[in-house]
Amino acid sequence: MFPMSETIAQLLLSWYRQNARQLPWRGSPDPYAVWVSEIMLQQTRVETVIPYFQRWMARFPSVAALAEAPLDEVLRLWEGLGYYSRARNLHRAAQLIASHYGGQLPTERAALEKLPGIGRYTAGAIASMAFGQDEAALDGNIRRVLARLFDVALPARSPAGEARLWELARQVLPPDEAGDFNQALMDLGSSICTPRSPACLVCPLTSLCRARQLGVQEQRPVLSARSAVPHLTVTAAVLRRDSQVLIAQRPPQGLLGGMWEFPGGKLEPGESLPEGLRREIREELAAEIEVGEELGVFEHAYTHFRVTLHAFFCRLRAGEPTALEASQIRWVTVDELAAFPMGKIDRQISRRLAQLHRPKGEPRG
DNA sequence: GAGACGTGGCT
DNA sequence: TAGCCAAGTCT
Repeated sequence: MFPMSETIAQLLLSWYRQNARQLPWRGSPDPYAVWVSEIMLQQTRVETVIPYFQRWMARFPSVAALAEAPLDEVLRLWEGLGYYSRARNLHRAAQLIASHYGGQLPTERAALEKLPGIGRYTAGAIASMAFGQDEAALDGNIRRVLARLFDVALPARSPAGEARLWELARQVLPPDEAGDFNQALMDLGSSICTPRSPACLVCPLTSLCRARQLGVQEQRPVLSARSAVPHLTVTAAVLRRDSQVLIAQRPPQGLLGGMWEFPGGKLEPGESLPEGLRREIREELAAEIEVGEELGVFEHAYTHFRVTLHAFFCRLRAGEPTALEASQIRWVTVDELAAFPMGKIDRQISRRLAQLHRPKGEPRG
C-alpha cells in the first residue's frame, strides 16, 4: 500500500457505507452464496442475475444439493443466463468440493483458483469477500476505475496493461478490508465511473483522479478494437412423428454445450434452405426428411457471430434418426419440451409450437 | 495469447 | 440494423 492509497481507501469506504447496494448475496456470510453470485455475475448485469440467484439458492441451497443434482436440471435453471460452461463448471466444482473438501469451499485464493470456472478474479473476490483475506480482484469495473484513477495508457487487456492494473489493485487494497473495498470499487464502477459519461461531479475520488485531471477519463481504459462478426444463415427441423417432435442434445463442450435443440445447421453457399436442411439431417441423424411449411424466422446475435434461423416443419421419409453428432436424441411431446434446457432460439421455437398446439383462448403458462 | 463462449439493453 | 458493451474463464 502506498501513501495515496490510504486516502483512496478512506474516501471510497466512506462512500460505500452510504451507497452500498443491498443485494441478495451481500450481508450473508455464506461462501457458497458468494461463489454462486460471482459466477453468475461474470459478464452479466446485476439486475439480470438477481432472479436467477434467488431461484438457484431455493433449489440448490448448498454445495451438497448442487453436487447431487442432475446436470440437466442445473442447465435448466441456468437457461437464459448464457455462457453455459459457467453452469457446467459450477456443477463440477460442487462435486469436487463435496468429495475433496468436505463440502466446504477452500479459503485460500490459490486453492479456489484450481476449481473449474474460478479464475484469478473470482478467486480473489471469494477470498476477500467470503473469507476476509487481503486479496485483490480485478474485474471490468475495477479495471476501468483504476485505469482512470492512475491514467493507465497501456491497452487494458494487453499483458503489460493487465500486469500494471493487477499491481495497482494490490497497492490500493487496505489491509483487513479488502472485501468491502473490492465491492466498493465495483459499485463505483457500475454506478458512477461508468464506461460512457462517467459522473465525475459526484465521484468521491474525483480530486485524486489522474484521467479526470487530464480530461481523458472517457479514453480510459484503452480498449483494443474488436473484429467484425459474421452473419450466418441456418436452418432447423421440427421433425414430427405422431404426436412427438425430435430434439437433440448438443455435445458437452463448446457453444450451448449440453443444451437441447431442434437439429439443423449452417447453410452452405449455393444451397436452398430445404436442401441445406435435408443435408444437415442426413449428416447429423442419418435420416432422409421431407421439408414442409416454414414455422418461423428467428434473428439472434451471439458473441462472435449473428444468425438468421429458418425453422421448418418436417416429416421422416426414410431411416431411423440416430445421434451421429448429438450426445443423444429424444422424441418428446410439445408439453415435455419445457423440461429440457435450451438456448434462446430453440426455446422460442418450443414456445411457438406450444402456442400452435394449445387450443385458442387458453391462458399461457 | 487470440478467440470461443450467451443474452439483453442501449445507442 | 449493427455495434458495443456487462462483476471472466478456458484453451
